[in-house]
Amino acid sequence: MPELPEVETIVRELRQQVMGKTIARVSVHWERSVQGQVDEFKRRLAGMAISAISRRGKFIGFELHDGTFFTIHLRMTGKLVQKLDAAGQKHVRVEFRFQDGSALYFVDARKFGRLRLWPCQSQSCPNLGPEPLNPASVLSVLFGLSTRRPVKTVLLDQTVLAGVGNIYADEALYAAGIHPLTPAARLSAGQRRKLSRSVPKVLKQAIRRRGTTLRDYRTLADRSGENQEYLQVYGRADQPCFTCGAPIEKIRIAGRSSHFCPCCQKL
DNA sequence: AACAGCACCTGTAGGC
DNA sequence: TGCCTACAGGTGCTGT
Repeated sequence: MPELPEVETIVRELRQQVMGKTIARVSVHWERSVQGQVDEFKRRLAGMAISAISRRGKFIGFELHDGTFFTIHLRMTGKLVQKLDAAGQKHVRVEFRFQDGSALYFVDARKFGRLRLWPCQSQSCPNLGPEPLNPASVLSVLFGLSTRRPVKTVLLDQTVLAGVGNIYADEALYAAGIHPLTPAARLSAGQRRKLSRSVPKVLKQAIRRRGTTLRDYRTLADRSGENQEYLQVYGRADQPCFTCGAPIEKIRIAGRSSHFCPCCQKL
């Protein structure tokens, strides 16, 4: 479900809502949602105040007062909510109770999401590429690419850039006029420059609109995003391209649905 | 190295 | 209503 803009939106709300609160107790209702030892996870968090909340790629990071650091990755259907409705009730996997009586629930229908304790923040989330919000850093990554893998697959590779997912990969490629199957090594210098600008642009616009809600995604405040109103290609198979009117095509690349305009994004 | 395929899970939508 | 299939915003593993 959530890609970088959705996670960033959630992190901003978490900072307002749970920063500084002290975790009284953690209950784990689905053990596999926690990677590693569940008992240790619960023990290390209990009694600790949350001192910082961060984002790295699609990971949400929580730093506790004693330096303990843990992350939440929402994967496809993970959500953080402060109140449980009937649907939420059914899928609560982990429950944080705070000393002030409030709560934070990790709700996850498909059970793909993961919570994980790390030795410290600097040793967390290894193998992630740079953040894709700055054109200069994206440009240096793109100029370093010599693989023949399709550029769409490369954008989804979290070790290349951290946080780009299926929606924004398609949107950024459309904005740059690049066919998703183009081998990364064959991108021209001009294409690399265009893509280095479109990736951050598409992500930042989506952050401003609090993310894209297609089905499940809701912010912590249980609002939907607004970016779905502005998608150019994702989810628009067979509909006319807003630029040239040609029907948007949908193909499968590395197992993921991929949308593009056959006229504006030639191979 | 790179890729396909599948595993992990559940819910929903569409065809019949 | 029910049954079946396909599909879903992510990642990680295995085998070729």
